[in-house]
Amino acid sequence: MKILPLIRFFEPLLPLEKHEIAELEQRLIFRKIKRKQFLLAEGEICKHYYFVIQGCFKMFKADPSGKEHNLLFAIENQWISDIGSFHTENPSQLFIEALEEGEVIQLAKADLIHFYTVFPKFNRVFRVMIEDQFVELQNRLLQTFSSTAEERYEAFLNDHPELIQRLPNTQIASYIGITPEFLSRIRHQIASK
Amino acid sequence: MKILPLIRFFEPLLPLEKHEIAELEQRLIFRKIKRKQFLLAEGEICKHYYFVIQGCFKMFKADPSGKEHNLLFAIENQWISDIGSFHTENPSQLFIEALEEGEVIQLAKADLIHFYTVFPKFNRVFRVMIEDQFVELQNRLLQTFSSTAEERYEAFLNDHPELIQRLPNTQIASYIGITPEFLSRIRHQIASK
DNA sequence: AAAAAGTCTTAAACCAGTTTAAGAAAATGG
DNA sequence: CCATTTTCTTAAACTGGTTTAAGACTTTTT
Repeated sequence: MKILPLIRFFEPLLPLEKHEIAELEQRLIFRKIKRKQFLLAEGEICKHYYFVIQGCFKMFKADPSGKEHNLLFAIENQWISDIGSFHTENPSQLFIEALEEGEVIQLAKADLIHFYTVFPKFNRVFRVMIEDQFVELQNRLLQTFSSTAEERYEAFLNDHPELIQRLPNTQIASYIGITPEFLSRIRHQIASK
Repeated sequence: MKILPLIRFFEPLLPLEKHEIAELEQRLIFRKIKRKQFLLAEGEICKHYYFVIQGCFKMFKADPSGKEHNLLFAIENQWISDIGSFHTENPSQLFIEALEEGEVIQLAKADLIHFYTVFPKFNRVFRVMIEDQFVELQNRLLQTFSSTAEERYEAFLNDHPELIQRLPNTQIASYIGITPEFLSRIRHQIASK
């Protein structure tokens, strides 16, 4: 019953009955993912939501000069997807890549729509997920306008303590919008206080 | 029948029948708004979506030092609201202020939920609105990470031609995340090419 | 176990954007 | 229509963050 973590994720918002769980189990797909494997690449239409059973993933954009800019990390019991591409069915500008070996549950759009109609409560769960990510994005944009890199780094440490042992600093630097060299300087400054 | 612009807005996604229009008309509230009047202030819970009939509005955050950072503009036939605060019912960190004299239609949360249940198609319209704004926010964040101020200014001119005659440059500078002085220098540089 | 790839740090030179200040022009309010 | 507020610009000094380069260390791959 590998679906258990997902049932537990839904539980607080949406307790599921046995036949609903059976239906979920039937339609979802499990995938083992290797380090550096991509779940989505630029130019593709994002056709799935991914729920992380095990592992750590990043979603990023590669700019014309090849630099990567991280938008989102996802670890166990979190969802990751290019929501824009998924819903509009336009080609994505983003990549989703595994930073560690892991396992995900894949939910295709047709199945999500099926669940929307059969279990209307699903609508709410996914709307709340979009709203939460929306608020997070908005706060990050405001933060990049109004805070220094040091403040953004300390906010990251505060907001994502579970990620700091797990991610290399290069990935954190890319997430807060600075170079790894400058992050190194910031860490030195903080340490010598 | 002052509600006409709103009917026209819904038309392509959601053609409404007479009794539905009558119901809308009954529940919506019209408000005349003066220049510099606030529709939302920091600390308040955002209780409405606003549809602009006439005028120009900005949503911004005031940082601790008092500087303003613009997140969104809305003109005729566009919606404006702090989506995060509206849905979570947490106090907003944002202000919504009129840049010109104007008029809006106010839609309260209770009425939105009423419309969701009575006309289920409303769900989709508002979900698409959130998704569109989500994508726009994501692109802006990526742009601030990967582009220069000059590129961001030129993207703004390109993406919002209807706003450039209407907004003072100070407001545009705040939207793209730079000082008015630096925008002035950029404009000089562009002109002398 | 060796080779290869990725990570972290330091430091100097550099640059994009800010700050401060100040004056002229334009728009708004009473 | 006069007074006030807002807007726009220029310019010099400054600063937060980048770039380039290089060396030591760690992790991953074979």
